[in-house]
Amino acid sequence: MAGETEWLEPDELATWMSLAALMFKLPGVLDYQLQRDSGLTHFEYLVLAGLSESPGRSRRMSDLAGFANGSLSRLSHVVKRLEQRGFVDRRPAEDDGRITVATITDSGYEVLVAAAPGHVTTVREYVIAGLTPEQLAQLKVIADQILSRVDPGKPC
Amino acid sequence: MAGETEWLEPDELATWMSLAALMFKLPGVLDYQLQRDSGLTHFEYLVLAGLSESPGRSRRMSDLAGFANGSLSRLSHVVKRLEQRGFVDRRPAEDDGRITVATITDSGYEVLVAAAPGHVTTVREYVIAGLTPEQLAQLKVIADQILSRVDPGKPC
DNA sequence: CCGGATGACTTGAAGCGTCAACTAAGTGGG
DNA sequence: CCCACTTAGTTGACGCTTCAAGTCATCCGG
Repeated sequence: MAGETEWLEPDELATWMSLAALMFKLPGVLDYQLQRDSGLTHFEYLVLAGLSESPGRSRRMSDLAGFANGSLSRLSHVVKRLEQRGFVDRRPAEDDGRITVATITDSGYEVLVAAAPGHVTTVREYVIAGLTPEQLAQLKVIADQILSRVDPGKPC
Repeated sequence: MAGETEWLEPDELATWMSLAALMFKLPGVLDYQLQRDSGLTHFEYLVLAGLSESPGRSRRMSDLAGFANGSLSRLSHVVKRLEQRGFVDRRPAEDDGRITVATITDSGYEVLVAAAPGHVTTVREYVIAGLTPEQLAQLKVIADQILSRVDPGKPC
């Protein structure tokens, strides 16, 4: 961090403040709604959703972790809890014993299906509904551009 | 949640996925940099920054909590830790004993001043630098619009 | 075909955030 | 004045995430 620091211009700062506030508040309202109505965290929801849309309703752990934007360790803990609740099964892959394959159970699928409408409605209400189609397109481009710097590994 | 659910259109979904990924990743890289280089979390940084820019380098707790986008309870825990580290003082307000006023100490100020350049550089590198001035303006509008729905209490 | 390196997780401990309960200080109607 | 109510903040327990360490399987060079 040597050299001159380029401080943020007022408009840059304002944008950053707004984005930062958004980043702190949005997860909260999403988690709150899901937790209250379905007993799931947003991360758990993503995990179940990721499984449900995969072939065989199954997916290997690292893959799921990437999908849900979490660490492998975090996923491991979460999947263990989901397994204890009967929403997910876990077993080693046949061809490579290092790999663990998680599968959503019928009861997990039911929970997901019950949770989805409320979650989607919440996302629509808070995020989508307030934006014009043009802004929606702008937002995708912007988010992807920032993402590509934050996490160059995963192309969009 | 009765009635028909309006599912997300593909482009709506795509935007939401990008935004969601951003919301999960950005806090991580910010926290990581601050933690590594300065031993502060982003929330702690915001708390110190909020104090440093206030008159008398002081601010009451609820006010600070709003500024840093966190609950009062969270702030209370964090300020206790910062106090133990000698970065902040705490004492009841003279005119109203219910109110607690937090003040940043000299050593807290030093830590903040040392942390700021790295943090600002990180924000610039990940968020600002990848966007055109036009996108920057768009992003502020978009973030504020979403924010006003998420948290109607706090106007921007 | 053996042994070290790498890959894919899993685990346990430590720290942080949330929730609910609690304390203490002001306020206000009777 | 008082007692109930509200406001401001603190606290403790609990759950979740992270980090570092550990396990077990597979790969690969000799």
